[in-house]
This record gives sequence, C-alpha cells and structure tokens, in this order.
Amino acid sequence: MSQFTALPDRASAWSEQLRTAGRRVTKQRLAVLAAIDAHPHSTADNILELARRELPGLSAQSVYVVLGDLTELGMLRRFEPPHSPALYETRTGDNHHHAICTRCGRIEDVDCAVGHAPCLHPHWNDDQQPMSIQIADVLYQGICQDCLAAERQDGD
Amino acid sequence: MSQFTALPDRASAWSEQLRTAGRRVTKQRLAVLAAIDAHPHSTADNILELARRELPGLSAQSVYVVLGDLTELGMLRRFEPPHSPALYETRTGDNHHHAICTRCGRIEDVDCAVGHAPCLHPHWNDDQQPMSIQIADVLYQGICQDCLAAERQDGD
DNA sequence: CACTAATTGCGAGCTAGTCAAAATAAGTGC
DNA sequence: GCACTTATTTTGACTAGCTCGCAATTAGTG
Repeated sequence: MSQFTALPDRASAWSEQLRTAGRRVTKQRLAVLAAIDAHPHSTADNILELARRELPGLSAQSVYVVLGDLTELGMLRRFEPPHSPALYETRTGDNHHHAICTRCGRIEDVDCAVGHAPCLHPHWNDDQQPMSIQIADVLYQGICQDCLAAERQDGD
Repeated sequence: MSQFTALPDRASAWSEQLRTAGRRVTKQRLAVLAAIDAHPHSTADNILELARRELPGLSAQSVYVVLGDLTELGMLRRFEPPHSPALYETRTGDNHHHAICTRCGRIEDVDCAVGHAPCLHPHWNDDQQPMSIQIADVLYQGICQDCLAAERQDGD
C-alpha cells in the first residue's frame, strides 16, 4: 500500500487528510502545517513569519483562519499557556501534556504517563453533576534545569 | 489563638493577609475579594460589575491592578480557559482543577483526586531535561449533563 | 493630625484575534 | 488544456482584553 512512502512525506500525508476532510489542498495550508511541524509550540505570529519564508504573500488573517479550521479538524492542537498567545503543534491525538518553565518560558512536551490517560477520571464532589470528560489538558509549571542553574549562580 | 473568629469573617482575614503581605487594606481590594468570593470563576469584567454595587466609583483599571497584584501574592488564583478571558477565584493553595463544558462554558471545580497531586510526576523522555515541577494545572474539557440531555432531545 | 509613600483613576495605546466583502485559485467536467 | 464553480485567501476595518504613564487621592504611620 505504501511501499514508496517509507520516508515520512508529511506534505502528501497532509494533503490526503485535507482532501478526506473535504478541504482543498492550498499552499497556504501546507505552508502553515510545515511551519508548525518544523517549530512546534509556535504562536500565530511565529507561524506567519516562518510560513512567509516559503510563501511571501501569505496574510496574517489567512493564518488565523487556517489555524482555526485545522484545529477544529483535529489536524492541529491548540493550547494557551497563561500570559501567552495561543500555541499550535502538529502532534495530535496522543493526549500528551506540556511543561512550561515559569522563569524562561521554555515549553516541553510530556508524554501522557501511561498509555491510557491517567487524568481522565476526575473526582466529583457529591453535589456536582459529573461531566462527560473528553480531554484533560495538563499544564505543568516549574523551573527548568537551565534556570535552576542560573539561579544558583546568581547567589540565591 | 482564634477563639473569637469561629465564623469565617473573610474580610478581616483578608485584611490581615494584606497587611502581612505589606499591602494596605483598601476598600477596593476588599470589594474585589468579596466579589470573587461570592462569584468564583468570574472575569475581570464581572468582578468590576459586582464590586461596583458596593463601591460605585471603582474603575476597571483598579480591578486589573488589584487582580494582578493579589494573584501574585497568592490570595487569588487566575486561570485562562480557551476562548475566554481570565477567570479568578479565592480558593487557592489546594491545587484543585477545573472542568469546563465545551458546549455551554459552565465551569466546575474538581478536587485534586488524591491528597497528593497525582500529576506532579511527569514522565520525561530520555532526551529531555526534566523540570522541577511546582504546579500541575489540569483542565478537563467535556460536556456537562445538561448539554448532553439537551443534545439527545435535539435528535442527534 | 499631619505626612508620605502607596494606591487609584484617567486616558491613550497595544496585542491577539474577529468579521464582511472583494479578489483569487483549487478542483471539476468538457 | 480550458472554462466553470465555489472554497479559500486577501484586504481592511474593527473589537476585546489588558497594560502603561502620570496626576489625584488615600491609607497607614508616628
């Protein structure tokens, strides 16, 4: 079936996904996808800048539209850390989480500890109507090794 | 020690906390705290409206300043659900989480499942510098009972 | 009760994102 | 390969939510 696509040709895989979803395959969409794939956890602004290197005429609004649409389709994942514009990544469907360094802002992916999402079973209080949970977005906040080291040097 | 403060006189407790933190006890701060306490998960706008009932002259900017400062002090907790302005609550320090209904936007508190935060121990990939984690903010996204029921009625 | 630094109010300004309508281009059939 | 249809992109104006600097006010201290 895919004997000639052993190497991950993301672009054609994306094209297929787009078509399957009833969307047209435009250079704008591919440029946005490629930009995010190359630099995960990018803001709409970063993505615009990156994508423009391949597609100089690309407009900011197109990026917003594409991001919104592809996120809805599930081809992108969007997450919004505090005090930051929304970030996007192409890694979807694996329910992975994020760790953000409150000092320098660095963001790392964290695999969902176990194969099955461990946090999908909240503990409801007696007076609450439980919800049917679909996603558990976990945002770890801490300090990364670099900042810890820098802090030690600075005396404190 | 507290034999005369059996009833939770939040206002005086807040005053004490403020003084301890080196802040002055102003009616603006107390009005904001009272508003949030009465209506947890409020936006800055809601808080302004509520607080103005007690303090008609209160300005929006003061609310923002107070919210930012008190959040930094740890007297308020701030969280930013997707597609929503920041929300505030007075319940701090217990590492509880939030569940949001993606349909109607309703938000519920969810106690941290176990006494010890279950999610404070992420699983790091081999090539990653682990961070020193301090908080794990969990945002459950799902559909609440009401919306589920409404959906069933609507045919789908 | 006066003093002084902290707090609040006011206005301008900024960033991230949205909306409507016209211009463009992807996919379709001939 | 060409014309057609309609999704997509662009253009440009606009909004929400929040921040900044400076002047006016006020809480807390002695």
